[in-house]
Amino acid sequence: MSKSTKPGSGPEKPLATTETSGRRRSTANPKLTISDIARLANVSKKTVSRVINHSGLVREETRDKIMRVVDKHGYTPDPQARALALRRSYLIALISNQPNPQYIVDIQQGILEAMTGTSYQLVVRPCDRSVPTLHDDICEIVTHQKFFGVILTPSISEDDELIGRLRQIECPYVRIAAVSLDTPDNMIETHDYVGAAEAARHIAALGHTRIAHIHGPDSFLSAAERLRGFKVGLAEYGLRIDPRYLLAGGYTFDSGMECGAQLLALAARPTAVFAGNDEMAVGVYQAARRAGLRIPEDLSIVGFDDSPIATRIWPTLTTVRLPIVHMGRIAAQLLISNHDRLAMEPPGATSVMPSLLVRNSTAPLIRE
Amino acid sequence: MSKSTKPGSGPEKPLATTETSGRRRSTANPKLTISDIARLANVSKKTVSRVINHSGLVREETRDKIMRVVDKHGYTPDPQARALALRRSYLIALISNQPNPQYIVDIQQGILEAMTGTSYQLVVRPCDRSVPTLHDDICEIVTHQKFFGVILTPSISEDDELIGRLRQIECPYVRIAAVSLDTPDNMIETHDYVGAAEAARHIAALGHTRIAHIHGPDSFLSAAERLRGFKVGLAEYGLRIDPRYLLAGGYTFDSGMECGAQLLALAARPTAVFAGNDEMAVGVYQAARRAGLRIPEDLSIVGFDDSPIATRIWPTLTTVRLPIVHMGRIAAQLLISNHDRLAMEPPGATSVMPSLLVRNSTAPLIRE
DNA sequence: ACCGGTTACCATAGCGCTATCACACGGATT
DNA sequence: AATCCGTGTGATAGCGCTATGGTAACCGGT
Repeated sequence: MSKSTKPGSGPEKPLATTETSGRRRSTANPKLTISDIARLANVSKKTVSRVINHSGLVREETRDKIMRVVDKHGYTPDPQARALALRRSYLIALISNQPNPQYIVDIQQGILEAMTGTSYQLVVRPCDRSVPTLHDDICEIVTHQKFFGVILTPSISEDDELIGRLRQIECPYVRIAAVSLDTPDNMIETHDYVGAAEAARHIAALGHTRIAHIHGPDSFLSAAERLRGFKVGLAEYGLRIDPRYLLAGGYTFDSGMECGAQLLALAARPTAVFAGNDEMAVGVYQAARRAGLRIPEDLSIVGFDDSPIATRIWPTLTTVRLPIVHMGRIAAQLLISNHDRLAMEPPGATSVMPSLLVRNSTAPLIRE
Repeated sequence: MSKSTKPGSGPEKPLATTETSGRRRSTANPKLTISDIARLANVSKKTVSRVINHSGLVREETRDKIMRVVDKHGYTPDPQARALALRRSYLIALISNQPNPQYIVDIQQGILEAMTGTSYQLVVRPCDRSVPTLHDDICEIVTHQKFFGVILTPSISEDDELIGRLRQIECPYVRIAAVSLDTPDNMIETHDYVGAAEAARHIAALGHTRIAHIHGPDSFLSAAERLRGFKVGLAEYGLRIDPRYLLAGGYTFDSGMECGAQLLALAARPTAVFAGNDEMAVGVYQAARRAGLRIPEDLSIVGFDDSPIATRIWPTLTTVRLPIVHMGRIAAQLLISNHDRLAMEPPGATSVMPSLLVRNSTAPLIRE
């Protein structure tokens, strides 16, 4: 082990490192504390505390006097000291098992947008639902780090057992999911079925009748919701999915490719495919290419997510977009405003709507 | 101890919310503090502190006795209390202006892997270099949140002025960049030029001579490094880039498409293009399609990054991969071990090598 | 005058940890 | 012996904030 290099002098010379060798930050601009502000404003610390926490019970005159001192010195309370006293940190955790990198980046961006100007910080905690101790691990870290709250994305957001545990430890949370599973205060509802229905109408309106759907895995509620919406949309045109045209994928490129190949090998192959997400849709592109079919002339394809690839690939993919950045923003607003009503305006709505983006992968059915 | 929940009678009834309405976490498993451990082990708090911080100066016998109590109750020190006393939090910030979502997700994953089992938390801080107050903002948050350290990715990692400021406020940092710009302890070097040289050799070995390169923006050091490496690789085959074949892109799909179109419109069009990243490479795909050229028969293309799209698109893209997850992991190890030598093994190496992945977008030159 | 009831504020005790300093103790040096 | 170490340990004072409980000042109503 790397022993301390210079010979000891003071009492208590650490053998290893930490005890006294802790680097000390040079306090260039000597950070003011609440006591300094109190002294400068001729009031007690508690009164300053009341003012910066908007607790009321302070005369306007006193408040103004304190605020002037606070603003003058640009004072902001120390997050750690506050966390210690409140037994609650200003960290918001994003707990997520989303496989889509763009989703992650967008949701983080949205959360951060809502946080700008606050002293909240965003901590990321990806997770793996196959870990048996996951619930315990999450609860452990939430209580130990005293997270202010957590934001959950699909599919971990759909885990009611985990939610039960979070309630038990009184951890505020916001879940993002395709349907409402909770009180509005705890939910962002994405209404995936609306987007899927829109996709169905678009395909049906183009004249297709042999329409296939590759849905996602059961572990994602969105898979079932997109299927449901798709059926609803088709029904409006008096159509339904032939059971042979309904396949289960895994939200992955490979599964899309396999299901696509399977569909295109059918004697009466479908002329349009709605894939549960863009990854699978692009898999179908690949299957179509191998089968020598042109998109959209021979096969129309619709995806879901509006991943970056949707506009990179040719033909560009008709798909459904969710306002993910916005979802992140309102999730954070919900979390913060719900607990700390004076600190932030609550978001207007807790449900968002997907929208269909028609591009070049869909075309009217050509009667043969 | 916590006052029992008797009905509000105390003086000081809050007008608004916060003062007394703060939800109190039910201490299901009454968290032990260092004092409890000290009492149970019949030693002072300080001695317990010494043991859990590996500060030495404790007899082995005493240490074992304390560790037995600690393990028995699963005690872990409170992060906020420790942060307050140490004037340093256990938060590591990822400061990044990377446009590639996969990069972000991977680097986060790597950092988190290194952090598992520690009490460090990862805080994300995307940034925008066009914000004029960026340096001040970063310094402000680093000092105010007392970040343990920061990890910087390209291109913000290449900002020497920012680094100077970080040194000034004594904020530990690790930079990830294409070339060494700092001491090894502060750098992860990605040697982009090695990957680019490899790409050049691959293209040259296929017999191409009319070889183009679309490089990235000057604000990314990787752009210059990839160009440099590419030239070096070509030189080994006695080749060089015709100035007309050297274009400046912006690391975006659109810029790749435009530069691609420009190249393919030349009388003597290039037969191979090395794009500075995959996004631009896919843009060149688009340009080739519009020009009616087949890949790889008429045009070979090589990218850089190995983005998800590289394997989704057809033909799959020959590209250069960087071990981004691994980079994140060693960045975190470097940061933690450098400051806290007993807590983590330092990473073996602080430089990583890119590798060429030959796929289907490159083929031997067909003599016409 | 008195009086409970409110409002505005203060003094101070924590929150859970680390750092400072003191002290006791054995062994080596005067 | 007397003195000096260096080593192991404990009491205690912070770190910067919030919460508790109290005390003045002020209120209208007797």
